[in-house]
Amino acid sequence: MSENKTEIELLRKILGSAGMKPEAFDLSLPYWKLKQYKKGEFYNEYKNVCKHLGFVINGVFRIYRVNNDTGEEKNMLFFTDHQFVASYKSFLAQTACEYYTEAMVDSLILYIHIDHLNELYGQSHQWERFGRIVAETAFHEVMVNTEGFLFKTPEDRYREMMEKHPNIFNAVPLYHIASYLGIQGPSLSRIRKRMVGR
Amino acid sequence: MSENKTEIELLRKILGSAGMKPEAFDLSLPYWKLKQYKKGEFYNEYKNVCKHLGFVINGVFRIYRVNNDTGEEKNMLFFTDHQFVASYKSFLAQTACEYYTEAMVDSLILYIHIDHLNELYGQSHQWERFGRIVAETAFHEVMVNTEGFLFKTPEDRYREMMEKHPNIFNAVPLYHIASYLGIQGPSLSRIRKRMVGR
DNA sequence: GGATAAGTTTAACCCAGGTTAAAATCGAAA
DNA sequence: TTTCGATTTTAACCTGGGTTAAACTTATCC
Repeated sequence: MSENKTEIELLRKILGSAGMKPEAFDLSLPYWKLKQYKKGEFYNEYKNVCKHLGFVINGVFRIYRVNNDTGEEKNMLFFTDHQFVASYKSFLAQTACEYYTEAMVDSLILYIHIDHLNELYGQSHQWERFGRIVAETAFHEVMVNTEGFLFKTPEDRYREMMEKHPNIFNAVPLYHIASYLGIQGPSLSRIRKRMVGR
Repeated sequence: MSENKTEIELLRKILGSAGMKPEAFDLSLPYWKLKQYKKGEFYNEYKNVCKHLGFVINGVFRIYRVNNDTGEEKNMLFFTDHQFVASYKSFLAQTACEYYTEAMVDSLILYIHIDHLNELYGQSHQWERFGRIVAETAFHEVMVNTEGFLFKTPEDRYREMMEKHPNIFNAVPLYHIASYLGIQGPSLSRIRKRMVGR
C-alpha cells in the first residue's frame, strides 16, 4: 500500500477540509486503488455500468457521447485535478452508460468501487455526508453548464472556459472545446477571429 | 397540526419508499409547514437567499431568470407534483438567488427550513441519506436537461416535453414552454406548424 | 529537414432560429 | 354576445452557426 500514500493523504486532506474526520476517512483506506491512465485510455466505456467513483490526482478527462448514425462525437464535460470523476448518471442509477470517459493526457486517479462506497454509506454518517456533497457538487457543475447554454452565447462560454479552466483549455485541442461549447470547429474559428478583431 | 396530516403522510410514504424509516421521519414532524400558493405568487425571490426546501403536494412552479438589460425572462426549470422545489443552487450554497420561483397555478407545498434540515442531517444518518438522494435527483434532472441542449433539436425537446410532462405542458402558456426550450415564441410556432405538416 | 499526420482556418452556401410588428385567435368577463 | 386583453401565429428580413471541402499551419517522427 505504500505506493498510494501520497495520493491518499492528498484525498484525506481535501475531504478533511470538507468536514470529514480522519477516523471516518480511515474506514475507506482498504478500498481506494490507484490507477495510471495513458493519454487515450478509457476510464469508462459506453454500455458498461459505471462501477467506480474516481478522484483525479492529476490529469484531464473528457466525457463524451457518440452519435450512432453519424459517428460524430460530442463532449459533455471535462474533469481535472481534484475533481471526482464518474459517468455519474450511470454510476448513480447503475444503468448502462451512454458515454465514454477518456484520458486527454496521462493521468492519475484514485478510485473506489460503488459496493465499497455503499458499504461506507451504511457504516458511517460521515460518508453518507460525503455522498451528499459529491452529488451536490456534481449538481452545481451541471447546473452552471445548463445556465451557460440558456443564458450565454458561445463566445461568452468560450471566454469563460479559457479564463476559468486554463489547464483544460491548454490540454485539449480546440475542436474538443468547440464540441463542449455545443458548436462546430469552423464556428469556433469564426468566434476566435471576431475576438482578435476587437 | 391536524390540518397537515394528509400531506405529511403523503410525504412519509414517498420518503419511505426511498428507504426512510418512519422513526427517522418522525424527527422531522415539528418542522414541516404547509403553504398554499395562489397562481402568480412567489416561492422564492431574486436576490433572496433560498432558505427552504419545498415538497410540491400539487401545483406547478417555474424557476426563471430576468435579463437586467432587456427585462426578458427565461425559464430554467418547472416543478410539479411530488417533486422537491428550491432555488437549489442558492439553497445549497446559501448565496443570493439569481432566480424567481413562481406558482403557475394554485399550488400546495410542504416546506422545511434549511436550519432544521441541517439539524436533521446532523442527528440522523437517514436524513443525511435523504439529502444525498435529493441532490442526486436534482443532478439527474439538470443533467437530462443539459443533454437535451447538447444532443437534441428544439423540436425533439418540444415533443418530449409534451409527452413526458403533460400536466406542466397543459398548465402553462406556450411562450413559457418556448422559453424553457431555449427558443423564442415565433420559433415554437414554426416548429408546431412543421409538426402538423408531417 | 522533409514527409506525414493532426489540428486549425477559410470560403461558399444553406438553413433554422432571432427579431419585430402586425394579424389572427382565444378567453374571460361585462 | 361583445369587448378587451392575453396568447399564438404569421410575415419579412436578418444573423450566426452548420456543412463541406480545400487550404493552411503545426507537430511529430523517421
